[in-house]
Amino acid sequence: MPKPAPDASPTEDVLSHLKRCPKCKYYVCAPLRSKGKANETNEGFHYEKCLKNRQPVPDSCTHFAWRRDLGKDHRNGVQQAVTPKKATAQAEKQAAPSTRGRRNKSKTESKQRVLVSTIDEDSDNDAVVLEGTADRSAPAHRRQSKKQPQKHVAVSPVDDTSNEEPVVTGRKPDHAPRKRQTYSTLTSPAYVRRVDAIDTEHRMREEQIATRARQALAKSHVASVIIRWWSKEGTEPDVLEIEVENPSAFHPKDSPLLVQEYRCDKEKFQYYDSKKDIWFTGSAGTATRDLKKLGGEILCYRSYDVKSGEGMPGANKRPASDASLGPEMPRRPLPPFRDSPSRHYPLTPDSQIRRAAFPATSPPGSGTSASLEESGLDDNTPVQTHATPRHHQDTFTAVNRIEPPLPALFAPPAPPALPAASASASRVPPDILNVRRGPRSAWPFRYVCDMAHGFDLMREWEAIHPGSKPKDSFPATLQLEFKSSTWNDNSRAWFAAGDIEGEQERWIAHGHTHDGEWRKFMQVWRQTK
DNA sequence: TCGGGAGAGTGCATCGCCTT
DNA sequence: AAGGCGATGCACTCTCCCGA
Repeated sequence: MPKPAPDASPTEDVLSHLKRCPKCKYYVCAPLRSKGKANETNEGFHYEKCLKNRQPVPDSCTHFAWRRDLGKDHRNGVQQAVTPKKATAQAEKQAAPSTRGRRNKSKTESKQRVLVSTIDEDSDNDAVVLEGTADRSAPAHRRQSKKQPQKHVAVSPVDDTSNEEPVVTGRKPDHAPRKRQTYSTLTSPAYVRRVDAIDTEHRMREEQIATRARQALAKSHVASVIIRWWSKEGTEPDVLEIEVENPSAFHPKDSPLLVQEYRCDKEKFQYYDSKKDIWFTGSAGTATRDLKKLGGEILCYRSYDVKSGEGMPGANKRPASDASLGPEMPRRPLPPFRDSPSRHYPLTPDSQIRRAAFPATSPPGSGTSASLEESGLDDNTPVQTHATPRHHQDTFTAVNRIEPPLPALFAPPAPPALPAASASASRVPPDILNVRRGPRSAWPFRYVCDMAHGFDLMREWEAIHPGSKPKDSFPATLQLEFKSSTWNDNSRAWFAAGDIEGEQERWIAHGHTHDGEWRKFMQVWRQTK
């Protein structure tokens, strides 16, 4: 058995029991039995293909070789391997002959039933399959299993030189005809964990590729934008035409010309939102704007100390001073944990959202969150006072919040490896462990902003632990005991608020103030039982 | 061999008691 | 009175047994 290369990936590691490909030094599949479709004289003989044979991918390996050394397959001559399932059943019968079936059998056992290699002689398809474990207890898998084929880790050898059997890797339904399984191997829990890890690694790699592709696509759209900038009081604006590489996430500090002329990377400025007829104050740290949503309008900017000028829109408005924001609206530093889009947790159909007495705030204009110059709203209307990372992020990475994302879509960019649960606990930022607790218990926390922090930590944790549930991520991230009913009450309220764009951010913006207490949030958003 | 029935596991929602 | 939390019920899925 060839040993994997020193730099072998986990995928190669798990394939290390296979023979090396003489052509590309990767691995060849387990011997497949020819049904003699292309040449009847080959029926019963075995052949092998390189696992990198993924035609029509250009760099795939075309290695194909007959395994004459294995001789012709006389059906009864091939070792009839005991399948893992059968072996498990036999072991159970031996261990507990009085029990019938799997009455008290744990699901962990069924997880260990991993079909390593299957040759399907009853259908037209031969398949070499490394079937990852399917945790049938997980609802996501349950729902998925009937709608789409189970995702497989490996390897669909297709050979264009022989035109032998086509290959499929789809999972057979439970009641499909029994397959004769050969080359099968009883698998250990360590093997199962390895296959799980490979599956996760594969999925994350695919997601990274997709993310890079989306980013490259977004960056490839260079747009020409006209900007009017009032740099001196009472004068005409400078009119500039600049090239914007990523119109989905435009910020003046990204333009060298604007930086040179107006120092917008260091100094505050203001920009005009034509829809709201409001001048927003911006800086290098404020959010980008999606020029696509602005419909190609001429952008109006002004230096921070300029309040009027020729042709300036909304010139009758007076800017609000920072002092007017007051202590109730702290500009606290932005926590880094909410970089990823929020997960949407749909409620059950009969769940009725108890709406707030006041209307929910509209999302900040064009992805901005700078301070308002003048809201023009009544006193009951909350004011968006600080930027959230959700709005800071490049818009090409934003996701429609109504669309339920896949659990692993928001994994960190390049996780070095799958961290163990204990290791994850050590990753918990200490600040979440030291937040003000609620008046009656450790969780929920006292303030909405801390609760939001916790929810996002859990989401991050679940992203790198696919298939995990709140009962797993809750103690892992918050280091608190998970109480299902408490979690249910509070999380439902939080996610119900998430259905209203900007509502969560509005509560978070209250910070550690009286208005930002979770108790008050729950009074508004507690879901009816 | 196939399909229905039943047991078991899991998650979610709700009720109601207990604590603060 | 408000809120936390245990107990319970329900829905769903999977697996196995057993009879046709």
